[in-house]
Amino acid sequence: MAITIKDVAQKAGVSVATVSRVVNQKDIHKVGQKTQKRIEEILKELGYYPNTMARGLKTRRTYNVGVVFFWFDKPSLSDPYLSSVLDGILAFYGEKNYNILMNTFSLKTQNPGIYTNFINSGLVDGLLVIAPPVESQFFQDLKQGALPYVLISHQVNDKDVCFVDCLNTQGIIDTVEHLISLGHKKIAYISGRNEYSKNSLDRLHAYKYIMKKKGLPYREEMVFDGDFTPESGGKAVDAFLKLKNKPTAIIACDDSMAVGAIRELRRLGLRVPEDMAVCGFDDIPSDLNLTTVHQPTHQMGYEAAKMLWNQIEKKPLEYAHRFFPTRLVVRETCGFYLKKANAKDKKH
Amino acid sequence: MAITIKDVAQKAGVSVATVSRVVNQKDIHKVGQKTQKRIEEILKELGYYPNTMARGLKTRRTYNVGVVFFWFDKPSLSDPYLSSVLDGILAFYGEKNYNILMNTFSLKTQNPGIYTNFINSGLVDGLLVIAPPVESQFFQDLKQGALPYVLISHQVNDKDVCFVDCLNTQGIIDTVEHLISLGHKKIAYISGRNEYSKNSLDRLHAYKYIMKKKGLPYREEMVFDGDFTPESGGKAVDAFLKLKNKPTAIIACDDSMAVGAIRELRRLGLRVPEDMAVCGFDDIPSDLNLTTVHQPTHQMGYEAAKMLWNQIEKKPLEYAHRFFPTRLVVRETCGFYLKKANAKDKKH
DNA sequence: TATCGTTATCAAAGCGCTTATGATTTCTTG
DNA sequence: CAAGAAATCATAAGCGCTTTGATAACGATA
Repeated sequence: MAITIKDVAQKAGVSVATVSRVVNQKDIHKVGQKTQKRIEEILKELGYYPNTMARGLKTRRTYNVGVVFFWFDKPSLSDPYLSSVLDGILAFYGEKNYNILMNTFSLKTQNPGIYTNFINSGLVDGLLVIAPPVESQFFQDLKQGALPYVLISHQVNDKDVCFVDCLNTQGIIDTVEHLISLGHKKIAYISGRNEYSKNSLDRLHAYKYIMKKKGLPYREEMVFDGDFTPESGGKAVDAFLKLKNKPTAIIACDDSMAVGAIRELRRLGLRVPEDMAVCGFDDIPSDLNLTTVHQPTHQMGYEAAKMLWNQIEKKPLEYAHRFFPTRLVVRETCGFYLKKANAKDKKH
Repeated sequence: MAITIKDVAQKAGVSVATVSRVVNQKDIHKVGQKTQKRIEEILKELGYYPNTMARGLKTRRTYNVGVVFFWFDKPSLSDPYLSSVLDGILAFYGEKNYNILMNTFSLKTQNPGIYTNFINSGLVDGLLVIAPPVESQFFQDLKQGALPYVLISHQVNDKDVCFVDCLNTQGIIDTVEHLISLGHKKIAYISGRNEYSKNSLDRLHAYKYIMKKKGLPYREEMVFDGDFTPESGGKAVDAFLKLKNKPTAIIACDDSMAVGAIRELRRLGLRVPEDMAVCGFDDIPSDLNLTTVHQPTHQMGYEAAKMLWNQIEKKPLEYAHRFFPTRLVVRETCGFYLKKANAKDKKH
């Protein structure tokens, strides 16, 4: 059996109350100097560690935060986006000596009991949620419950609900403008799961908006509905290449689909960017030198964690919503450096 | 305040004992049919969820398992190896409705109090450990404590300590033999952090062993000590290219260094595999078409989780150690398909 | 010496839950 | 119908901890 506070008290010849005070350094002025010293020594000697369960039961604080990932299929941490966000979360709570409790749920095999239990069981002090904005028992329970939480990459029309997100719209606008500056006019778009992902929808709207604004009419057949998988990126390419009026550039709603598109193009013997420019979104690590939009995922995780922590510790909240800027990262698949090199050649 | 078992008992007009029985379906024969029905209804109506802390305090079971990552620097889940192992762990405990408690520690900033507390606080029922086999307070506490644990990718000379690992030796042997079959004789090797990583050391030994066995003498300058970063892979290339007797093929102890090597080679205007064959180890996702050794990381995580679970639930252990086979994945950077194509050309 | 404030310490309640034990009722059976 | 067996339920202890209110010791003051 593990050492309890009682054992320490007995050995020190004091009451458990006194031991508790020196362990937690709370009301410590109520403990005499010598007693304190003595207890501290015995603490080390016996190797005492407070029982989290007992303490949690009494204080209603666990120093655990839950991180829940929802996705269509069981989420995989091999997804660079998720793992980067998680890294940010870990970085923050590492500093604060909190524990991270992870859970992944699939929207397909909804078993509300499980995650609702997670909310209500008193296991965690708060929740970080990465999930598409679908209707579900989970979000209802979250809203009704007293547990603090912060949504990640998930905007919500509610002043009281905390979330962090990035400026999707700006990212797409930058990309389109960049492609236009390289001379492209026929720019196709591969969309994500619009029915589930607000991010995806925002990006699509941004694409339509900026195309129109730039005088490049939006054409139905220039948009392909993908599902965030490389395979769907490949299918998009097949569809685009069948068109009479083929695009000269493709923007994908995320990097996975961009990667899939490039693979398919190469498989068909086409060169990227010479025959087709391709841009992505997310800036996941890859060796394809993808031109893409960077999101500060690590920072988003970190800041979300911080917002949650502020709630848990009842610090004043500076803001309930936080938007992070995106940044267009120009690499090779858009053709920028190709064009530059050509220009140089002509000079000579 | 949340609904407690007392509230339910009161509403149902029974004692808390009876409610507890139907909640846990334990000693359920001691509860009458109608009473059971009634309580179940009230349970739903009130939305009762047992308090994990109270239950844990009483039963000494938390249905949490801890996953601790130790590394030189703070571990990052963006590391495909770690995230894949973690995926396997999540997959297993998802089925069992356990929670995963994550913690990452740096060997640099050792603060034993933190993780020792993690072992002793009663927060978790067991521990999955991914850490280099260095001497530390952590492992001592682990051995002395009563908490079940399983090591991942970390062999130990102790019948009683559970671990999973892969057959590193075979992986390297396969790679070297493959390169030899492609006509290579001068095969260089980029090593990992041998002082910390048993895996790295095993692989190095395997390299020396098979080179000698195949009649290709081991030469000191053909081994470069890297540190698992792409940068060190690049440095290795620089060193190898300075040699009078340059290698024609490079094996890296892990994929990160292999990737770094390839980048450096290309930066220097050399072609892979035409001018230099490169092979890696781990099979992380990449678009470089790396020839590498696949480890069943997901499965390793899954099986480690299972072994721990068996211990926690006091099921009979089938085995304390588990080794997983590796598999050489031949792609393009070794030059196999190049050679094949050449052979075809000659036929015509 | 009686009184009072200060300081150091303790006793005990109670957080929500499980479970051993005992009590009460109902059912069997000779 | 009496008595033992079985079914059903309640009582209460206690897991390890925090925290309030009480107590004791000790000078200092009047």
